[in-house]
Amino acid sequence: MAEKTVTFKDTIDDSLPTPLYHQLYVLIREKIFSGVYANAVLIPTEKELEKMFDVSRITVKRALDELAKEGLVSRQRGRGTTVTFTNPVSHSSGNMAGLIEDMQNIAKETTVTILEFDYIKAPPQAVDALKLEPAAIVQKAIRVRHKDDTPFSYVITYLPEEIGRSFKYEELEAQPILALIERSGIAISRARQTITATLADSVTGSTLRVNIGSPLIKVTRIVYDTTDKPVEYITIYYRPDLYQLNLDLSRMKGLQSNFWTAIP
Amino acid sequence: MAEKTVTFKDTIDDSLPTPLYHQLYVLIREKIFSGVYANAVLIPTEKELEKMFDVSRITVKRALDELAKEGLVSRQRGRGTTVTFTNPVSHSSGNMAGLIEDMQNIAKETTVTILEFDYIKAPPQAVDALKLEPAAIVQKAIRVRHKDDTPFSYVITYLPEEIGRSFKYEELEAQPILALIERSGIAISRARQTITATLADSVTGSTLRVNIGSPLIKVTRIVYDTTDKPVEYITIYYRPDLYQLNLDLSRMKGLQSNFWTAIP
DNA sequence: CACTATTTGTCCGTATGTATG
DNA sequence: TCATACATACGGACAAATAGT
Repeated sequence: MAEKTVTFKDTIDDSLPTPLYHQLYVLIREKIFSGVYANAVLIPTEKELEKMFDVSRITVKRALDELAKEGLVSRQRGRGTTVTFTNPVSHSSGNMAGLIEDMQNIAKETTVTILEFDYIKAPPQAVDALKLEPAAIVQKAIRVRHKDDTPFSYVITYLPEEIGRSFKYEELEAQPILALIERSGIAISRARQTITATLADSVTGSTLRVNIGSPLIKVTRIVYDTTDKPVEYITIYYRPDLYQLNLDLSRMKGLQSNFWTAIP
Repeated sequence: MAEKTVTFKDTIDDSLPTPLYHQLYVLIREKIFSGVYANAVLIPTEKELEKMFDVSRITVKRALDELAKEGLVSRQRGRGTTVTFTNPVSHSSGNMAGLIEDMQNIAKETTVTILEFDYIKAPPQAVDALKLEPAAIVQKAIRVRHKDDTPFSYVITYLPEEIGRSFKYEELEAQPILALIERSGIAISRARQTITATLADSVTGSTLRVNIGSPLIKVTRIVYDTTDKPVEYITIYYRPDLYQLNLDLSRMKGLQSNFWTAIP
Protein backbone atom coordinates (compact mmCIF):
# COMPACT_ATOMS: atom_id res chain seq x y z
CA MET A 1 0.00 0.00 0.00
CA ALA A 2 1.48 3.27 -1.09
CA GLU A 3 1.24 5.66 1.81
CA LYS A 4 3.73 8.30 0.96
CA THR A 5 4.70 10.56 3.82
CA VAL A 6 5.07 13.87 2.09
CA THR A 7 6.52 16.43 4.43
CA PHE A 8 4.50 19.50 3.65
CA LYS A 9 7.21 22.12 3.42
CA ASP A 10 5.89 25.60 2.90
CA THR A 11 8.22 27.98 1.15
CA ILE A 12 8.10 31.61 0.21
CA ASP A 13 9.46 32.95 -2.99
CA ASP A 14 12.16 35.59 -3.14
CA SER A 15 11.78 36.32 -6.84
CA LEU A 16 8.42 38.04 -6.61
CA PRO A 17 7.08 41.59 -6.35
CA THR A 18 5.39 41.01 -3.00
CA PRO A 19 7.65 41.61 0.01
CA LEU A 20 8.75 38.55 1.93
CA TYR A 21 7.25 39.72 5.21
CA HIS A 22 3.90 40.08 3.47
CA GLN A 23 4.09 36.63 1.92
CA LEU A 24 4.85 35.21 5.32
CA TYR A 25 2.05 37.24 6.86
CA VAL A 26 -0.43 35.87 4.33
CA LEU A 27 0.81 32.34 4.83
CA ILE A 28 0.52 32.38 8.61
CA ARG A 29 -2.79 34.21 8.49
CA GLU A 30 -4.14 31.48 6.24
CA LYS A 31 -3.04 28.86 8.75
CA ILE A 32 -4.87 30.74 11.49
CA PHE A 33 -8.04 31.11 9.45
CA SER A 34 -7.99 27.49 8.36
CA GLY A 35 -7.45 26.26 11.90
CA VAL A 36 -3.97 24.80 11.52
CA TYR A 37 -2.90 27.28 14.15
CA ALA A 38 -5.88 27.10 16.47
CA ASN A 39 -6.91 29.71 19.00
CA ALA A 40 -4.86 30.14 22.19
CA VAL A 41 -1.99 27.98 21.00
CA LEU A 42 1.59 29.16 20.62
CA ILE A 43 2.72 29.41 17.05
CA PRO A 44 6.38 28.68 16.18
CA THR A 45 8.89 31.14 17.60
CA GLU A 46 10.67 33.73 15.54
CA LYS A 47 13.79 31.60 15.47
CA GLU A 48 11.84 28.54 14.31
CA LEU A 49 10.04 30.45 11.58
CA GLU A 50 13.38 31.93 10.58
CA LYS A 51 14.70 28.44 9.90
CA MET A 52 11.45 27.10 8.43
CA PHE A 53 11.28 29.75 5.73
CA ASP A 54 14.93 30.65 5.51
CA VAL A 55 14.44 34.35 6.08
CA SER A 56 15.90 36.77 8.59
CA ARG A 57 14.41 37.46 11.97
CA ILE A 58 13.48 41.00 10.95
CA THR A 59 11.28 39.59 8.21
CA VAL A 60 9.62 37.11 10.55
CA LYS A 61 9.15 39.78 13.18
CA ARG A 62 7.51 42.15 10.78
CA ALA A 63 5.07 39.47 9.59
CA LEU A 64 4.14 38.60 13.16
CA ASP A 65 3.84 42.26 14.12
CA GLU A 66 1.37 42.81 11.30
CA LEU A 67 -0.67 39.86 12.51
CA ALA A 68 -0.58 41.31 16.01
CA LYS A 69 -1.66 44.72 14.69
CA GLU A 70 -4.70 43.04 13.15
CA GLY A 71 -5.46 41.32 16.44
CA LEU A 72 -4.98 37.81 15.10
CA VAL A 73 -2.11 37.02 17.47
CA SER A 74 -0.79 38.34 20.74
CA ARG A 75 2.92 38.64 21.38
CA GLN A 76 4.70 38.55 24.70
CA ARG A 77 8.40 38.70 25.20
CA GLY A 78 9.77 35.67 26.92
CA ARG A 79 6.62 33.75 26.20
CA GLY A 80 5.98 33.65 22.48
CA THR A 81 3.20 34.43 20.04
CA THR A 82 -0.29 33.08 20.67
CA VAL A 83 -3.25 32.96 18.34
CA THR A 84 -6.13 35.19 19.45
CA PHE A 85 -8.67 34.29 16.83
CA THR A 86 -11.31 31.58 16.87
CA ASN A 87 -12.08 30.59 13.34
CA PRO A 88 -15.78 30.53 12.66
CA VAL A 89 -16.68 26.87 12.45
CA SER A 90 -19.53 25.76 10.25
CA HIS A 91 -22.45 27.88 11.35
CA SER A 92 -25.50 25.69 11.51
CA SER A 93 -27.95 28.53 11.28
CA GLY A 94 -31.30 27.13 10.22
CA ASN A 95 -32.47 27.03 6.67
CA MET A 96 -33.51 30.23 5.01
CA ALA A 97 -35.31 31.49 2.02
CA GLY A 98 -33.53 32.32 -1.20
CA LEU A 99 -31.15 35.15 -1.75
CA ILE A 100 -33.78 37.62 -2.82
CA GLU A 101 -35.65 37.43 0.46
CA ASP A 102 -32.44 37.17 2.43
CA MET A 103 -31.20 40.46 1.08
CA GLN A 104 -34.09 42.22 2.71
CA ASN A 105 -33.03 40.82 6.07
CA ILE A 106 -29.49 42.03 5.55
CA ALA A 107 -30.83 45.47 4.76
CA LYS A 108 -32.45 45.68 8.16
CA GLU A 109 -29.26 45.07 10.09
CA THR A 110 -27.00 47.28 8.05
CA THR A 111 -26.64 50.83 6.80
CA VAL A 112 -25.92 52.15 3.34
CA THR A 113 -23.86 55.05 2.08
CA ILE A 114 -24.23 56.22 -1.49
CA LEU A 115 -20.93 57.18 -3.07
CA GLU A 116 -22.13 57.84 -6.58
CA PHE A 117 -25.50 58.27 -8.23
CA ASP A 118 -25.67 59.29 -11.84
CA TYR A 119 -27.18 58.76 -15.25
CA ILE A 120 -24.47 57.96 -17.75
CA LYS A 121 -23.89 56.40 -21.13
CA ALA A 122 -23.86 52.68 -20.48
CA PRO A 123 -20.38 51.12 -20.30
CA PRO A 124 -19.84 48.10 -22.57
CA GLN A 125 -20.37 45.46 -19.89
CA ALA A 126 -23.69 47.06 -18.86
CA VAL A 127 -24.83 47.25 -22.49
CA ASP A 128 -24.08 43.59 -22.85
CA ALA A 129 -25.66 42.46 -19.59
CA LEU A 130 -28.81 44.56 -19.85
CA LYS A 131 -29.17 44.03 -23.60
CA LEU A 132 -29.30 47.76 -24.34
CA GLU A 133 -28.62 49.88 -27.39
CA PRO A 134 -24.94 50.94 -27.55
CA ALA A 135 -25.59 54.59 -26.61
CA ALA A 136 -28.30 53.93 -24.02
CA ILE A 137 -28.45 55.80 -20.73
CA VAL A 138 -28.28 53.87 -17.48
CA GLN A 139 -28.49 54.74 -13.84
CA LYS A 140 -25.22 53.97 -12.15
CA ALA A 141 -25.06 53.86 -8.38
CA ILE A 142 -22.22 52.96 -6.09
CA ARG A 143 -23.11 52.10 -2.54
CA VAL A 144 -21.23 50.86 0.48
CA ARG A 145 -22.91 48.72 3.06
CA HIS A 146 -21.83 48.89 6.68
CA LYS A 147 -22.49 46.73 9.66
CA ASP A 148 -21.63 48.32 13.00
CA ASP A 149 -19.74 51.07 11.16
CA THR A 150 -17.49 48.59 9.40
CA PRO A 151 -17.83 48.48 5.62
CA PHE A 152 -18.27 44.99 4.25
CA SER A 153 -19.55 45.40 0.72
CA TYR A 154 -18.99 47.74 -2.21
CA VAL A 155 -21.87 47.62 -4.66
CA ILE A 156 -22.07 48.95 -8.21
CA THR A 157 -25.51 48.79 -9.83
CA TYR A 158 -26.62 49.59 -13.34
CA LEU A 159 -30.30 49.99 -14.12
CA PRO A 160 -32.01 50.80 -17.41
CA GLU A 161 -32.89 54.48 -17.34
CA GLU A 162 -36.67 54.04 -17.18
CA ILE A 163 -36.42 51.84 -14.10
CA GLY A 164 -33.93 54.13 -12.44
CA ARG A 165 -36.13 57.19 -12.93
CA SER A 166 -38.91 55.51 -10.94
CA PHE A 167 -37.24 56.31 -7.65
CA LYS A 168 -35.13 59.04 -6.13
CA TYR A 169 -31.63 59.20 -4.78
CA GLU A 170 -32.91 59.50 -1.23
CA GLU A 171 -35.01 56.35 -1.47
CA LEU A 172 -31.94 54.32 -2.35
CA GLU A 173 -30.52 55.00 1.08
CA ALA A 174 -33.52 53.56 2.87
CA GLN A 175 -34.64 50.64 0.74
CA PRO A 176 -33.08 47.70 -1.04
CA ILE A 177 -32.85 48.31 -4.75
CA LEU A 178 -34.82 45.18 -5.62
CA ALA A 179 -37.75 46.47 -3.58
CA LEU A 180 -37.61 49.73 -5.53
CA ILE A 181 -37.55 47.87 -8.81
CA GLU A 182 -40.58 45.83 -7.84
CA ARG A 183 -42.42 48.96 -6.70
CA SER A 184 -42.11 50.29 -10.25
CA GLY A 185 -44.32 47.43 -11.41
CA ILE A 186 -41.67 44.98 -12.49
CA ALA A 187 -41.97 41.37 -11.40
CA ILE A 188 -38.62 39.83 -10.68
CA SER A 189 -38.35 36.18 -11.53
CA ARG A 190 -34.76 35.00 -11.55
CA ALA A 191 -31.13 35.96 -11.43
CA ARG A 192 -27.85 34.64 -12.69
CA GLN A 193 -24.94 35.24 -10.43
CA THR A 194 -21.23 34.65 -10.83
CA ILE A 195 -18.79 34.44 -7.97
CA THR A 196 -15.09 34.92 -8.25
CA ALA A 197 -12.12 36.35 -6.37
CA THR A 198 -10.17 39.48 -7.07
CA LEU A 199 -7.75 41.91 -5.46
CA ALA A 200 -8.64 45.18 -3.80
CA ASP A 201 -7.59 48.18 -5.86
CA SER A 202 -7.24 51.68 -4.50
CA VAL A 203 -10.95 52.46 -4.71
CA THR A 204 -12.40 49.28 -3.29
CA GLY A 205 -9.51 48.91 -0.86
CA SER A 206 -9.80 52.34 0.71
CA THR A 207 -13.59 52.20 0.79
CA LEU A 208 -13.71 48.77 2.41
CA ARG A 209 -10.74 49.66 4.61
CA VAL A 210 -8.46 46.88 3.48
CA ASN A 211 -5.03 47.06 1.92
CA ILE A 212 -4.63 47.23 -1.81
CA GLY A 213 -3.94 43.68 -2.94
CA SER A 214 -6.16 42.12 -0.26
CA PRO A 215 -8.49 39.41 -1.50
CA LEU A 216 -12.12 40.29 -2.18
CA ILE A 217 -15.08 38.16 -3.14
CA LYS A 218 -16.55 39.51 -6.36
CA VAL A 219 -20.14 38.75 -7.24
CA THR A 220 -21.71 39.72 -10.53
CA ARG A 221 -25.43 39.35 -10.89
CA ILE A 222 -27.97 39.94 -13.60
CA VAL A 223 -31.58 40.05 -12.46
CA TYR A 224 -34.40 39.24 -14.90
CA ASP A 225 -38.12 39.94 -14.80
CA THR A 226 -40.85 37.47 -15.67
CA THR A 227 -40.51 38.27 -19.37
CA ASP A 228 -36.80 37.41 -19.15
CA LYS A 229 -35.79 41.01 -19.68
CA PRO A 230 -32.69 41.98 -17.69
CA VAL A 231 -33.58 44.69 -15.18
CA GLU A 232 -30.48 45.02 -13.06
CA TYR A 233 -26.77 44.49 -13.52
CA ILE A 234 -24.86 44.49 -10.29
CA THR A 235 -21.30 43.96 -9.14
CA ILE A 236 -20.52 43.49 -5.48
CA TYR A 237 -17.20 43.28 -3.69
CA TYR A 238 -17.28 41.62 -0.28
CA ARG A 239 -14.65 41.60 2.41
CA PRO A 240 -13.96 37.87 2.88
CA ASP A 241 -12.98 38.37 6.51
CA LEU A 242 -16.42 39.74 7.28
CA TYR A 243 -18.73 37.92 4.94
CA GLN A 244 -18.94 34.53 3.33
CA LEU A 245 -21.32 32.88 0.96
CA ASN A 246 -22.86 29.69 2.27
CA LEU A 247 -24.61 27.12 0.14
CA ASP A 248 -26.69 24.19 1.22
CA LEU A 249 -26.72 21.47 -1.36
CA SER A 250 -28.91 18.45 -1.57
CA ARG A 251 -28.69 15.49 -3.86
CA MET A 252 -32.42 15.14 -4.17
CA LYS A 253 -33.70 18.58 -4.88
CA GLY A 254 -30.77 20.57 -6.13
CA LEU A 255 -29.68 23.57 -4.19
CA GLN A 256 -31.73 24.43 -1.18
CA SER A 257 -30.61 27.82 -0.03
CA ASN A 258 -27.79 30.23 -0.06
CA PHE A 259 -27.08 32.99 2.35
CA TRP A 260 -24.36 35.24 3.56
CA THR A 261 -23.22 35.06 7.10
CA ALA A 262 -21.35 37.64 9.08
CA ILE A 263 -18.13 36.44 10.61
CA PRO A 264 -18.01 37.52 14.23
CA MET B 1 -33.01 66.19 -8.71
CA ALA B 2 -29.62 65.41 -7.32
CA GLU B 3 -27.58 63.95 -10.13
CA LYS B 4 -24.06 64.32 -8.93
CA THR B 5 -21.41 63.87 -11.56
CA VAL B 6 -18.69 62.14 -9.63
CA THR B 7 -15.53 61.90 -11.62
CA PHE B 8 -14.33 58.43 -10.84
CA LYS B 9 -10.70 59.10 -10.06
CA ASP B 10 -8.71 55.99 -9.32
CA THR B 11 -5.67 56.41 -7.17
CA ILE B 12 -2.92 54.11 -6.04
CA ASP B 13 -1.51 54.19 -2.58
CA ASP B 14 2.13 54.83 -1.87
CA SER B 15 1.99 53.76 1.77
CA LEU B 16 1.55 50.06 1.14
CA PRO B 17 3.65 46.92 0.89
CA THR B 18 2.86 46.19 -2.74
CA PRO B 19 5.06 47.98 -5.28
CA LEU B 20 3.41 50.78 -7.20
CA TYR B 21 3.93 49.15 -10.59
CA HIS B 22 2.11 46.07 -9.30
CA GLN B 23 -0.79 48.10 -7.90
CA LEU B 24 -1.13 49.80 -11.24
CA TYR B 25 -0.92 46.46 -13.01
CA VAL B 26 -3.72 45.06 -10.85
CA LEU B 27 -5.84 48.13 -11.38
CA ILE B 28 -5.58 48.13 -15.15
CA ARG B 29 -5.99 44.38 -15.30
CA GLU B 30 -9.22 44.69 -13.35
CA LYS B 31 -10.48 47.30 -15.81
CA ILE B 32 -9.72 44.92 -18.66
CA PHE B 33 -11.43 41.97 -16.99
CA SER B 34 -14.47 44.04 -16.03
CA GLY B 35 -14.83 45.43 -19.53
CA VAL B 36 -14.06 49.09 -18.83
CA TYR B 37 -11.15 48.70 -21.21
CA ALA B 38 -12.78 46.51 -23.84
CA ASN B 39 -10.99 44.39 -26.37
CA ALA B 40 -9.13 46.07 -29.24
CA VAL B 41 -9.39 49.57 -27.79
CA LEU B 42 -6.42 51.76 -26.99
CA ILE B 43 -5.86 52.30 -23.32
CA PRO B 44 -4.44 55.64 -22.10
CA THR B 45 -0.86 56.40 -23.10
CA GLU B 46 2.04 56.19 -20.70
CA LYS B 47 2.05 59.96 -20.32
CA GLU B 48 -1.67 60.03 -19.56
CA LEU B 49 -1.41 57.23 -17.01
CA GLU B 50 1.58 59.01 -15.51
CA LYS B 51 -0.62 62.04 -14.84
CA MET B 52 -3.73 60.04 -13.87
CA PHE B 53 -1.99 58.15 -11.09
CA ASP B 54 0.77 60.61 -10.29
CA VAL B 55 3.60 58.15 -10.74
CA SER B 56 6.71 58.20 -12.88
CA ARG B 57 6.87 56.89 -16.41
CA ILE B 58 9.13 54.02 -15.37
CA THR B 59 6.39 52.76 -13.05
CA VAL B 60 3.74 53.02 -15.75
CA LYS B 61 5.96 51.30 -18.28
CA ARG B 62 6.69 48.41 -15.99
CA ALA B 63 2.97 47.88 -15.25
CA LEU B 64 2.11 47.89 -18.95
CA ASP B 65 5.02 45.59 -19.76
CA GLU B 66 3.73 43.05 -17.24
CA LEU B 67 0.29 43.20 -18.83
CA ALA B 68 1.88 42.67 -22.23
CA LYS B 69 3.89 39.74 -20.90
CA GLU B 70 0.63 38.10 -19.81
CA GLY B 71 -0.89 38.73 -23.22
CA LEU B 72 -3.63 41.03 -21.98
CA VAL B 73 -2.42 43.98 -24.00
CA SER B 74 -0.29 44.54 -27.05
CA ARG B 75 2.17 47.41 -27.19
CA GLN B 76 3.39 49.12 -30.34
CA ARG B 77 5.80 51.99 -30.47
CA GLY B 78 4.18 55.10 -31.94
CA ARG B 79 0.74 53.57 -31.73
CA GLY B 80 -0.07 52.86 -28.12
CA THR B 81 -1.27 49.98 -26.00
CA THR B 82 -4.29 47.97 -27.12
CA VAL B 83 -6.31 45.45 -25.18
CA THR B 84 -6.04 41.91 -26.53
CA PHE B 85 -8.48 40.16 -24.25
CA THR B 86 -12.20 39.61 -24.70
CA ASN B 87 -13.87 39.36 -21.34
CA PRO B 88 -16.15 36.35 -21.07
CA VAL B 89 -19.70 37.65 -21.19
CA SER B 90 -22.48 35.90 -19.36
CA HIS B 91 -22.36 32.31 -20.55
CA SER B 92 -25.85 31.02 -20.94
CA SER B 93 -24.91 27.38 -20.75
CA GLY B 94 -28.08 25.41 -20.21
CA ASN B 95 -29.34 24.45 -16.82
CA MET B 96 -27.69 21.58 -15.07
CA ALA B 97 -28.12 19.28 -12.19
CA GLY B 98 -26.69 20.05 -8.81
CA LEU B 99 -23.07 20.22 -7.93
CA ILE B 100 -22.72 16.58 -7.05
CA GLU B 101 -23.66 15.38 -10.50
CA ASP B 102 -21.81 18.23 -12.14
CA MET B 103 -18.55 17.22 -10.55
CA GLN B 104 -18.64 13.96 -12.38
CA ASN B 105 -18.82 15.82 -15.66
CA ILE B 106 -15.86 17.95 -14.71
CA ALA B 107 -13.93 14.82 -13.92
CA LYS B 108 -14.35 13.60 -17.47
CA GLU B 109 -12.81 16.66 -19.05
CA THR B 110 -9.91 17.06 -16.69
CA THR B 111 -6.95 15.22 -15.24
CA VAL B 112 -5.83 14.83 -11.67
CA THR B 113 -2.41 14.72 -10.07
CA ILE B 114 -2.05 13.50 -6.50
CA LEU B 115 0.48 15.53 -4.52
CA GLU B 116 -0.05 13.96 -1.15
CA PHE B 117 -1.81 10.86 0.12
CA ASP B 118 -1.46 9.90 3.70
CA TYR B 119 -3.11 8.78 6.90
CA ILE B 120 -2.42 11.30 9.64
CA LYS B 121 -3.71 12.47 13.01
CA ALA B 122 -6.63 14.71 12.19
CA PRO B 123 -5.84 18.45 12.31
CA PRO B 124 -8.21 20.53 14.49
CA GLN B 125 -10.38 21.81 11.66
CA ALA B 126 -10.90 18.26 10.34
CA VAL B 127 -11.75 16.98 13.84
CA ASP B 128 -14.32 19.73 14.10
CA ALA B 129 -15.82 19.32 10.66
CA LEU B 130 -15.97 15.53 10.65
CA LYS B 131 -16.97 15.31 14.32
CA LEU B 132 -14.13 12.97 15.21
CA GLU B 133 -12.30 12.08 18.41
CA PRO B 134 -9.34 14.40 19.00
CA ALA B 135 -6.68 11.81 18.15
CA ALA B 136 -8.54 10.17 15.28
CA ILE B 137 -6.78 9.17 12.08
CA VAL B 138 -7.91 10.64 8.78
CA GLN B 139 -6.96 10.18 5.19
CA LYS B 140 -5.52 13.40 3.83
CA ALA B 141 -5.15 13.82 0.11
CA ILE B 142 -3.99 16.79 -1.89
CA ARG B 143 -4.84 16.78 -5.55
CA VAL B 144 -4.45 19.21 -8.39
CA ARG B 145 -6.90 19.25 -11.23
CA HIS B 146 -5.76 20.23 -14.70
CA LYS B 147 -7.58 21.13 -17.83
CA ASP B 148 -5.46 21.08 -20.96
CA ASP B 149 -2.32 20.86 -18.82
CA THR B 150 -3.21 24.05 -16.97
CA PRO B 151 -3.87 23.63 -13.27
CA PHE B 152 -7.09 25.25 -12.11
CA SER B 153 -7.85 23.77 -8.72
CA TYR B 154 -5.93 22.69 -5.64
CA VAL B 155 -7.95 20.29 -3.53
CA ILE B 156 -7.35 19.13 0.05
CA THR B 157 -9.64 16.35 1.27
CA TYR B 158 -9.99 14.75 4.67
CA LEU B 159 -11.88 11.49 5.04
CA PRO B 160 -12.55 9.43 8.16
CA GLU B 161 -10.08 6.55 8.17
CA GLU B 162 -12.60 3.76 7.56
CA ILE B 163 -13.93 5.45 4.45
CA GLY B 164 -10.45 6.24 3.18
CA ARG B 165 -9.32 2.63 3.56
CA SER B 166 -12.09 1.48 1.23
CA PHE B 167 -10.15 2.58 -1.83
CA LYS B 168 -6.58 2.75 -2.97
CA TYR B 169 -4.27 5.57 -3.94
CA GLU B 170 -4.42 4.58 -7.58
CA GLU B 171 -8.22 4.73 -7.71
CA LEU B 172 -8.15 8.33 -6.60
CA GLU B 173 -6.42 9.28 -9.82
CA ALA B 174 -9.13 7.81 -11.98
CA GLN B 175 -12.36 8.49 -10.13
CA PRO B 176 -14.01 11.38 -8.33
CA ILE B 177 -13.75 11.00 -4.59
CA LEU B 178 -17.52 11.19 -4.10
CA ALA B 179 -17.97 8.19 -6.36
CA LEU B 180 -15.45 6.26 -4.27
CA ILE B 181 -17.27 7.21 -1.08
CA GLU B 182 -20.56 6.03 -2.48
CA ARG B 183 -19.00 2.78 -3.65
CA SER B 184 -18.09 2.03 -0.05
CA GLY B 185 -21.80 1.84 0.72
CA ILE B 186 -22.36 5.36 1.97
CA ALA B 187 -25.36 7.30 0.70
CA ILE B 188 -24.57 10.95 0.28
CA SER B 189 -27.45 13.27 0.99
CA ARG B 190 -26.33 16.85 1.37
CA ALA B 191 -23.42 19.25 1.69
CA ARG B 192 -22.72 22.61 3.23
CA GLN B 193 -20.32 24.75 1.34
CA THR B 194 -18.70 28.08 2.09
CA ILE B 195 -17.17 30.33 -0.52
CA THR B 196 -14.66 33.03 0.15
CA ALA B 197 -11.62 34.69 -1.36
CA THR B 198 -8.01 34.40 -0.30
CA LEU B 199 -4.49 35.02 -1.54
CA ALA B 200 -2.18 32.48 -3.08
CA ASP B 201 0.63 31.45 -0.78
CA SER B 202 3.80 29.76 -1.93
CA VAL B 203 2.28 26.30 -2.07
CA THR B 204 -1.00 27.06 -3.80
CA GLY B 205 0.64 29.75 -5.91
CA SER B 206 3.39 27.59 -7.33
CA THR B 207 1.09 24.62 -7.82
CA LEU B 208 -1.58 26.61 -9.62
CA ARG B 209 1.08 28.62 -11.44
CA VAL B 210 0.04 32.03 -10.23
CA ASN B 211 2.03 34.61 -8.31
CA ILE B 212 2.00 34.61 -4.55
CA GLY B 213 -0.58 37.18 -3.53
CA SER B 214 -2.85 36.47 -6.49
CA PRO B 215 -6.53 36.11 -5.65
CA LEU B 216 -7.98 32.62 -5.32
CA ILE B 217 -11.51 31.41 -4.76
CA LYS B 218 -11.59 29.24 -1.66
CA VAL B 219 -14.38 26.74 -1.19
CA THR B 220 -14.84 24.71 1.95
CA ARG B 221 -17.34 21.90 1.90
CA ILE B 222 -18.60 19.31 4.36
CA VAL B 223 -20.49 16.40 2.83
CA TYR B 224 -23.01 14.45 4.90
CA ASP B 225 -24.59 11.04 4.42
CA THR B 226 -28.27 10.22 4.87
CA THR B 227 -27.81 9.80 8.62
CA ASP B 228 -26.32 13.31 8.78
CA LYS B 229 -22.88 11.99 9.57
CA PRO B 230 -20.08 14.03 7.97
CA VAL B 231 -18.17 11.89 5.52
CA GLU B 232 -15.89 14.36 3.77
CA TYR B 233 -14.22 17.64 4.59
CA ILE B 234 -12.79 19.37 1.59
CA THR B 235 -11.05 22.64 0.82
CA ILE B 236 -10.59 23.76 -2.76
CA TYR B 237 -8.66 26.66 -4.19
CA TYR B 238 -9.70 27.77 -7.66
CA ARG B 239 -7.93 30.07 -10.05
CA PRO B 240 -10.49 32.82 -10.65
CA ASP B 241 -9.15 33.53 -14.12
CA LEU B 242 -9.96 29.98 -15.17
CA TYR B 243 -12.99 29.03 -13.16
CA GLN B 244 -16.01 30.75 -11.72
CA LEU B 245 -18.97 29.66 -9.69
CA ASN B 246 -22.32 30.34 -11.30
CA LEU B 247 -25.62 30.33 -9.52
CA ASP B 248 -29.08 30.40 -10.96
CA LEU B 249 -31.57 31.86 -8.57
CA SER B 250 -35.30 31.85 -8.75
CA ARG B 251 -37.78 33.71 -6.60
CA MET B 252 -40.27 30.90 -6.69
CA LYS B 253 -38.33 27.80 -5.89
CA GLY B 254 -35.15 28.97 -4.25
CA LEU B 255 -31.87 28.16 -5.90
CA GLN B 256 -32.05 26.11 -9.04
CA SER B 257 -28.55 25.08 -9.85
CA ASN B 258 -24.97 25.96 -9.42
CA PHE B 259 -22.08 25.01 -11.61
CA TRP B 260 -18.58 25.95 -12.44
CA THR B 261 -17.70 27.16 -15.87
CA ALA B 262 -14.35 27.28 -17.52
CA ILE B 263 -13.29 30.66 -18.80
CA PRO B 264 -11.97 30.30 -22.31
C1' DC C 1 15.21 33.13 45.79
C1' DA C 2 18.53 33.20 42.27
C1' DC C 3 20.03 31.05 37.89
C1' DT C 4 19.32 29.92 33.19
C1' DA C 5 17.39 29.11 28.75
C1' DT C 6 13.98 30.92 25.85
C1' DT C 7 11.67 34.46 23.49
C1' DT C 8 10.53 38.96 21.98
C1' DG C 9 11.95 44.12 21.76
C1' DT C 10 15.30 47.39 20.09
C1' DC C 11 19.23 48.88 17.67
C1' DC C 12 23.20 48.95 14.20
C1' DG C 13 25.53 48.49 9.61
C1' DT C 14 25.02 47.04 5.09
C1' DA C 15 23.19 45.44 0.60
C1' DT C 16 19.50 45.38 -2.69
C1' DG C 17 15.00 46.75 -4.76
C1' DT C 18 11.75 50.37 -5.82
C1' DA C 19 10.56 55.01 -7.34
C1' DT C 20 11.35 59.86 -8.30
C1' DG C 21 13.18 63.69 -11.04
C1' DT D 1 21.50 57.07 -17.72
C1' DC D 2 22.46 59.20 -13.25
C1' DA D 3 21.88 60.78 -8.51
C1' DT D 4 18.89 60.48 -4.67
C1' DA D 5 15.53 58.74 -1.27
C1' DC D 6 13.18 55.25 0.91
C1' DA D 7 11.62 50.45 1.78
C1' DT D 8 13.03 45.82 2.18
C1' DA D 9 16.01 42.21 3.90
C1' DC D 10 20.13 40.40 5.95
C1' DG D 11 23.29 39.33 9.96
C1' DG D 12 24.48 40.42 14.22
C1' DA D 13 24.37 42.37 19.19
C1' DC D 14 22.25 43.48 23.40
C1' DA D 15 18.25 44.37 26.57
C1' DA D 16 14.03 42.95 28.92
C1' DA D 17 10.32 39.75 30.12
C1' DT D 18 8.92 34.87 30.96
C1' DA D 19 9.01 30.11 32.54
C1' DG D 20 11.19 26.30 34.60
C1' DT D 21 14.89 24.33 37.67
